[in-house]
Amino acid sequence: MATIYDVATMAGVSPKTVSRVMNGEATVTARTRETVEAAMHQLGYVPSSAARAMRSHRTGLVGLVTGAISGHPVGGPSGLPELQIVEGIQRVLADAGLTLLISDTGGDATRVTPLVRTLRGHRVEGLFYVADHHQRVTLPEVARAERLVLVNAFDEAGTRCVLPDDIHGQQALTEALIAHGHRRIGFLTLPTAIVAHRLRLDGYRAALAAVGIAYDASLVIDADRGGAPEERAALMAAVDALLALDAPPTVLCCGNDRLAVTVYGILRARGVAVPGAMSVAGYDDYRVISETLYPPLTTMELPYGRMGEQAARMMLDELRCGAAPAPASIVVRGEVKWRSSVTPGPALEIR
Amino acid sequence: MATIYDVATMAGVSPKTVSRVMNGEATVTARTRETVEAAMHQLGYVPSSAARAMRSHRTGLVGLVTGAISGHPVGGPSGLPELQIVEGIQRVLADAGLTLLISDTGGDATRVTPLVRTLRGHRVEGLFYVADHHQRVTLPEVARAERLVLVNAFDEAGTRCVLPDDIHGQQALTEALIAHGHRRIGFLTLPTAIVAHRLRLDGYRAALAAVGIAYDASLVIDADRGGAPEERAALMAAVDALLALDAPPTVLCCGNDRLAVTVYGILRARGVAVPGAMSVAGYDDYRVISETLYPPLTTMELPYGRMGEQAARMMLDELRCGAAPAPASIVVRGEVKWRSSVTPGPALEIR
DNA sequence: TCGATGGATGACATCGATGTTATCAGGCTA
DNA sequence: TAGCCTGATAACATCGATGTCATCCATCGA
Repeated sequence: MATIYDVATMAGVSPKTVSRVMNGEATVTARTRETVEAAMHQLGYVPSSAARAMRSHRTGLVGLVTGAISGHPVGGPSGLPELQIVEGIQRVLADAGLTLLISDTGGDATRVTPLVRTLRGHRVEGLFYVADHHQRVTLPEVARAERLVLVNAFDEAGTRCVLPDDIHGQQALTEALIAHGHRRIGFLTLPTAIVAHRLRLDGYRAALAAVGIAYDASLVIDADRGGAPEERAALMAAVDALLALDAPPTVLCCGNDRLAVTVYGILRARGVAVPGAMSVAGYDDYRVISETLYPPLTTMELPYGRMGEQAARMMLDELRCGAAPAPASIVVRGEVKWRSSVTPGPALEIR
Repeated sequence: MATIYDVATMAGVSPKTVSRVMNGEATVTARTRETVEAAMHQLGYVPSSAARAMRSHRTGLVGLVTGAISGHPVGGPSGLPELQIVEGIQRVLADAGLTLLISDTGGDATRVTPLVRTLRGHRVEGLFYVADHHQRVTLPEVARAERLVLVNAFDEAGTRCVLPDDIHGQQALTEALIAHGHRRIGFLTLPTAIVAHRLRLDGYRAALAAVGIAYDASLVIDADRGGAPEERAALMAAVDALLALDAPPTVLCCGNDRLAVTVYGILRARGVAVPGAMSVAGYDDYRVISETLYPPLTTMELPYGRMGEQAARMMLDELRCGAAPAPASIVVRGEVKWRSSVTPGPALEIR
């Protein structure tokens, strides 16, 4: 790989002059500039960012660590929608001229420390930790030494973070269902151990309370066992239980879009038309699912792309201002994605 | 950030001795070693890989570029299963002590050149290009200067590459269906412009020919319009056409798992039970779909994880041997994933 | 007792880009 | 024409880690 000295020799100038050309300094003759640029082009010269970093102490690198830390597997094949967070981050950083160094723990929490050490070795100017679902994490000591932004995760230390607004999400979705005439709203929740479980349940209850509908615990079932065969059995039992109620629900809210896929199949195997006899709603707006299902799925967007962008902007602010900023957390709201898996409920039909 | 000089000062030795401790050189007293290690620990010292790279000319970085180059959008939300390629690569490289610098073009081919320049600036020791589907690409000049491995892509120049074995895949899947008694096998293909279209069709025909079943063009329809609303219409028309045949198929092979999701819905909306009245098979083994559908989907695995691993090993071989190796391409085979969306066909039922 | 041997450590140069300071040529004024 | 200024360029030091060579001291054999 050619160096600045090679370029200087070929152009018949000093290395410093080549440097001046690269950095667009004014005091270079047009003639000299052309000669140098020709040499650079001919040699295919690209300046070494390692050498630059040594002098300037700026690497233009930002680290990102993903994967389970808590060892809290939410279940099987995630399909990696959280990658949209990474894309959002990368989009914003690239515009700012920064390069992202991505490390994946592969679900092994013990790998976090060595990965962060490697990133520090490359002198990253900041560090993101991206979780695959909304969760509490405890990062190892090494990570604390960095400008750190958590995405989809938070910690006890109050590290700056970007989170989805789970309460608002479920509330807005439930309100939309109510607005379409549904009164009996089944809720197949996420596992109770998940942070989002409680938040979403709060949102669900808030939406009911706002219009004076009493909360009915028999409509709410935790049936997500993470895609395993036993999950299917639990889910089938849950759906059957809801169908067997004296006053069965007119719509099923699923904790995520993946659940909705299976629910479509189970309902139809029971002879229940979707959405004719039972409406279905999801959560996540995991588009491969929500747009592909037939009929397309009404769902709540989990705004991963925008969360990533927000996190990147937070990081850029930190890098620019220099001083360590105050702890802060941002919650990002998604939109209800209304599609044809929900038909008007009985309250509207009666009118 | 602490430097080797800070450590040396604190430990009361020369920087060179600190270096010796780090690199595990023998000629250091146990006492000295302990003193130095204590200082390193206390200062939270991590050696600068930039400084190391300057002397050694080895950065331990490998670049990876993903995203569309050909500008050949296969359609809408991909769900990014090709990320498993990246994971496979990272897994192998991490074991070899290399770090992956990932750049995403975001689907904009013009961004490839600046991204590659950035990667070269970081003096990556090799470069991967990962495509989101099996395709031919033409990489810009800059990329040629690198040790390059294409994954899920190939070019005219005969650059080393790793590809899925599409012929074998469709053939093996079709043979499995035949072995289960199916004779009339509907085939909803990928778009004809896709490389895999022709290969898979060859595999399908080969499987039929091997057992003497005549190829019936009315069973083969290209209906994938990439998830757009008009696609659903095209797909419904295709399914209806197949159902209306004098001798309708007993199983539908879908060009990918996403198509199968919609096909499940369409069939059931037509009152056709899956798999009771019509079996369905997919392609990709996109597990979020194939394991989540009810019933779970029989499909052909697209071995992205292993393709990534193979590509990484190919790269490691290149890096180790030093000299530029001969062009080569590797095809990787997947396995038939047999699940309950396919029931025995009429030929077996008759027995 | 002295030189030889070798083990432990340090001094110095080096990698490539760049900040700082020096140099040099040309043009202007007095 | 001497003196000075200015614009263009070069020389040199520097960032942090490490290869090369030098140095120092302890120990051993003659």
